[in-house]
Amino acid sequence: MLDIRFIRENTAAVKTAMINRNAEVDVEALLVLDRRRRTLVSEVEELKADRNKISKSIGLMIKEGKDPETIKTQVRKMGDRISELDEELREVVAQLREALLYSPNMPSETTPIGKDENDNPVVRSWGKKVELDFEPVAHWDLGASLNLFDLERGAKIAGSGFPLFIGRGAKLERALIQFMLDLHTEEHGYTEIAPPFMCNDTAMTGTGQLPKFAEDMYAVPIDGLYLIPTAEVPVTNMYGDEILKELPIYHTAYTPCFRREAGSAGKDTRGLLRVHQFDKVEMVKFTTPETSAEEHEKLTLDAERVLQKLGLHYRVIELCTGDLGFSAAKCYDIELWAPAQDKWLEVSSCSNFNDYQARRANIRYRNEDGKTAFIHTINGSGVALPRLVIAIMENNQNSDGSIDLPEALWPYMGGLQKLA
RNA sequence: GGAAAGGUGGCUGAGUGGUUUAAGGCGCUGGACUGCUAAUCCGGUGUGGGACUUGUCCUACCGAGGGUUCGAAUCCCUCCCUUUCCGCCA
Repeated sequence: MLDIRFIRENTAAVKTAMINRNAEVDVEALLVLDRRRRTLVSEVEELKADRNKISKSIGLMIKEGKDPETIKTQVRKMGDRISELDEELREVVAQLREALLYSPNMPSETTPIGKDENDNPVVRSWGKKVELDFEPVAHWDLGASLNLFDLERGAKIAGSGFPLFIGRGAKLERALIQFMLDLHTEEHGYTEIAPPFMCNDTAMTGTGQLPKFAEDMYAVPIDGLYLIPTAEVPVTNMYGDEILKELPIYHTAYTPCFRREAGSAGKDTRGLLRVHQFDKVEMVKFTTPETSAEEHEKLTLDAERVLQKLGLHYRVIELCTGDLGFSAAKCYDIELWAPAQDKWLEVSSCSNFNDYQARRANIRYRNEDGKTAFIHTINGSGVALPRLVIAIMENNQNSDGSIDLPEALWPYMGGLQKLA
């Protein structure tokens, strides 16, 4: 959420930012609501001050044995007026808050300006494309022939997009999760969290999923809960309404993620390319405003380290203003090369939210002056599994249909070096 | 699922309708005293919002939301959460 005071004092910059984002935000309407709110507050608080004074004098009158009935009638009328104004104020405040909750974050000053994904610059890349002396086989065929997963049976019990892993395939999922968590906790300084996989409205609003993206999530309305689309939601909101004493905080968490993918029906439907349930290891940082930019760069490197250890060719792109996510101020995507798909697959999205989520979730710290201020939040996938599994399978395949496992995974696969 | 007791500042803990303007204690912090430390004494220590003369005033906040009243931390209603006991259960 943006600070209404910031909008008031930087109106032109906010308007420009929203245009660069292709976001339709009526900034003038926000300012009108803000002016109305402040007028009402002044009016109603003046009345309350008067009422408080008179009520106190009634207490004194009773003590002195005087009759307060005339004054009581008068104050009752004031009370009626106060109720009216209070209700109008509540309405205006609710409208303003709602409008702010639907307004995306300001892109950071370093975010490149651009229209859509075609304007995203490539920041760097690592490794190089594998050269296979045979036609690469798609992961869905490899998975079926090696019996690593059974997508038909997954669809039978839950629907398409709910993969079911078998045997060594299931173990590979578990091995990757364990490998990534160990790397982040033992070498990158993150503390592991095992959070709830469902969250309430407040948490979903805190990180920005609600109110705008409700239809992207699976809901359990009878309990007022949603299945989490990312560990970012529980791990960020665990500090909601708190004043944090020690910063920075680094957390990593494995969770399954649930996404309805409502807007992408019919796209990337084959195999594990785009699924409704997937495993992911997430990294989340809580920092001061001064260090967040640097911490964001470091977190992105932590995600890249996973891919380097697995020996996978990747590139890092930076999202331009037109492609930036709703809550993010700056974002790097990491993409893996998949030879049989003949394209890059996004496996990580590393974002700096500045104080946008912290203001929504009310997460603060005390700055050098001892004043409370909003912290900055940063998070990124470290990394998401299905497309990582695709890349491992398609890049490491042999002409006989077997797949070499990366050496870093051997200890986690009970010494197994090859899927054959 | 049933029963009971609770929810008050960073922590602890009083407060059953009107100098409560939330006592007292702990902690933190500034000062005084002091070879040093400790102890002691004095002062300051919540959050959001609004206004303007930027330093003050006003306003709201005692789990959340309603209600009664001139006036609610206090009385009433609904909900949430915590603890303990019972039941069920991986």
